[in-house]
Amino acid sequence: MGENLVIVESPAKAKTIGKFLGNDYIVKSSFGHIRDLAKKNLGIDIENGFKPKYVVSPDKKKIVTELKSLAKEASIVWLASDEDREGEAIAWHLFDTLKLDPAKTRRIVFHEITKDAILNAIKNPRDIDINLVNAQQARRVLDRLVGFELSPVLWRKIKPKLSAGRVQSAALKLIVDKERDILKFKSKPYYKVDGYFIPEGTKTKVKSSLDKKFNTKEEAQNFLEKCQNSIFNIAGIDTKEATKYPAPPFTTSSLQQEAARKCGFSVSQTMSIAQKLYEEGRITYMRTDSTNLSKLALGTTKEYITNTFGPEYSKTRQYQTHSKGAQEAHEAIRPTFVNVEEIEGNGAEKRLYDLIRKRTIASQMAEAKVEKTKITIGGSSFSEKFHAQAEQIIFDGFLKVYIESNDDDNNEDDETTLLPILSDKQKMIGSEISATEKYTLHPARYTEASLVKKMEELGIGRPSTYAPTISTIIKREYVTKASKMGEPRDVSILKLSFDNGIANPSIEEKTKRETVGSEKGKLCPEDIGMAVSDYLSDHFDYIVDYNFTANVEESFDKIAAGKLVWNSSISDFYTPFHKKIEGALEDTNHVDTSRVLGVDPKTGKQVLARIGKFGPLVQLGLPDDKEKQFASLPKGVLIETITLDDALELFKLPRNLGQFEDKDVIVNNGRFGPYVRHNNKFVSIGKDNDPFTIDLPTAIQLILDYREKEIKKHIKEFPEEGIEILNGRYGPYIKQAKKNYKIPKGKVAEDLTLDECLEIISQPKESVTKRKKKSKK
DNA sequence: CAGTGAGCGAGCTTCCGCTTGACTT
Repeated sequence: MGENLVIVESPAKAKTIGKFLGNDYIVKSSFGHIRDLAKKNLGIDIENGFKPKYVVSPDKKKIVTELKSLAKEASIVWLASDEDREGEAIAWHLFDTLKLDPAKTRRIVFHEITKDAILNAIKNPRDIDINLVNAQQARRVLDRLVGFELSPVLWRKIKPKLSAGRVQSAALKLIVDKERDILKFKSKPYYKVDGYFIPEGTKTKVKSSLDKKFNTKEEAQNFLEKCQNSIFNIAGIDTKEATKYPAPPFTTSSLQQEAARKCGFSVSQTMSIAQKLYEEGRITYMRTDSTNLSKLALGTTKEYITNTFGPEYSKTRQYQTHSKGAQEAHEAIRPTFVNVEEIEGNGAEKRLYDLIRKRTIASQMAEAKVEKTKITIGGSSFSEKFHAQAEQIIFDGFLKVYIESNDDDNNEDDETTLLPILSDKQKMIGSEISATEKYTLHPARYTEASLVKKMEELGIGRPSTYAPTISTIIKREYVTKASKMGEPRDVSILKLSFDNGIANPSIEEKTKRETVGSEKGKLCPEDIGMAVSDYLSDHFDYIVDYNFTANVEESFDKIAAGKLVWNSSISDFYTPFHKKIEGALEDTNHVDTSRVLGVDPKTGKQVLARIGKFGPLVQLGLPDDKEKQFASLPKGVLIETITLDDALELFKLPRNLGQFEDKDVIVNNGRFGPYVRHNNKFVSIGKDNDPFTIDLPTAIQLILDYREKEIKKHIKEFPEEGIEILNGRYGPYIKQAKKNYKIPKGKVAEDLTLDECLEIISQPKESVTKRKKKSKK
């Protein structure tokens, strides 16, 4: 048996390192942190210098006992967690929890998983850096204090089960602030002019756009009229050589962005695919903020490029990490074996691997050389200029492998065309000039990936938390991932055509219906998210401030350098913070989320929109009014954006459609969507019908369909015991007294006897409680 | 898988960062 015990954080890492180290070493993993603050009473003894109360996490008990017994037998225990704040703390927690003997314990670190790096680390052990550990304790305690004192304020002021925290509240604020910018934004029409010309002596049509945009149709018309009597010629040719550089290899954040743009993966999808690739030994670790590549990787990549494309395509580079607060404990994300072109696996895994591999290769390739040509076309009767651009690749370099994409999908002005060889002053023959009405677009909402990019820039959150943070704010219903329909607009197009270079005497005008400003899969705030963010901004502005993290990081750095005592630093923060919390709790009033929309002309009552117990609603009548009417807001409409007319429309429900079988047929909006009620039966009307327009015959048909389905639903029943066997969404099940029971595998629903049903019912419902417990953690 | 409403009880909810599983009701 091995005499040495090496403990790392990840099991996949343990496996690789185990191979390098051989039989004298047992390599085990701690699966990340093994202890955390107790959940009860904050887990912090505030009076006693913020002393943390640590408990072994329930899911880590097993691994801790295993490590304990292995450590007892080992002659040396090597703590090999990452070389950053969290990693140092993991080493210290292990040391403390496993009760290791200092004389037999070594702390080692390495940034890359190569044999050399690990052997070198073993030759150079050090002690646990307690200052760095204290910086982590400060980080942990601060986050707990902020989260567990701020959240209860929200429970009392807005709604139970809400949450606030240093990271999630800053992320939410980014989304809410963006929405406010959009609400403030006024879309303005303008006219963009495109000119198509044929250089004299050629047959190529050159597309160009005018350097001036017109605000009105008259101005655009005016310009086109000037073009009718104009001679066009080239007013300038500007040729420049430009260099394009490859992007650095992937970090977590940049991988999430590119995978979203190029493969359409969500942030969490990308991470779970990457996790799989990592476990299979295809790529290096996927949660990293570093763009660094190991010497080994640099060497093999260079060799690969030289052999595949030739030496002129190779250029070894090491990139600087620019992101705020980067800790660089790992390498960049790269393929473990760069010459493996394709891997086994499903389509998504193959695509992500390919992306990572090409990005890594490109990062080590020569820059591309391009020749950029800009031509300017002028007219004899106007001073504005048309511009066209072309780009010619002189040396492709890294472009052979990889082209980075960007977020601006509607940046038309940058488009380039192929240009024929031209000379200055050359005559250009008019072919078509058109002025198209466009609308200025509101700022773009965040996608998951662009939010991550912004968070990284601001230093908010870590590679391991980007995806979970987004899940949290979606789970709290602060934001949703939604697609926004654009607004339909009538767009005018003015067109001047030419016949053999001679302008038509008339300018043609057309109107086209277009949707302006539609967005897909964007993060949109909900009313509750806006209320929470506004409340926090009003009362705890410095916590949700984008610079809060950056500021506390500065303190953490000082603690790590031994220049600041961690608990006195926390105390400086806590004293004023806690005072504010107490102040906020003293005022027991709920946050007022209501907005008065106006007065209902029919009843003279006030109409307001607010957040109710079950979500946002509109209300006809003030709280004091005896008779009130409620309606919940439709999806995608905010309290801030709903109008009086929209609200009045909503109050038209419930509608009585008439009688069927001597009973009223009533249509209304329910918790689970619109429904028709008849004889105390509720029938969902589905997506194809609109509750505001549905008529009696359609409703009756829905009721009849429902009855037929009900009959099919009943497989068998034992009325004496009140037992029914029904056909449900997940197959047949047993129902008694409003409770449902699963039919065990291997039994046929139709053949069940009464005794068998009773037996199934008497058995404890294990699976349900088990599942609930698990999803809670 | 059930269900179509808007002031009661008691006790609970919640943070950020490390890591990887495990249910298909």
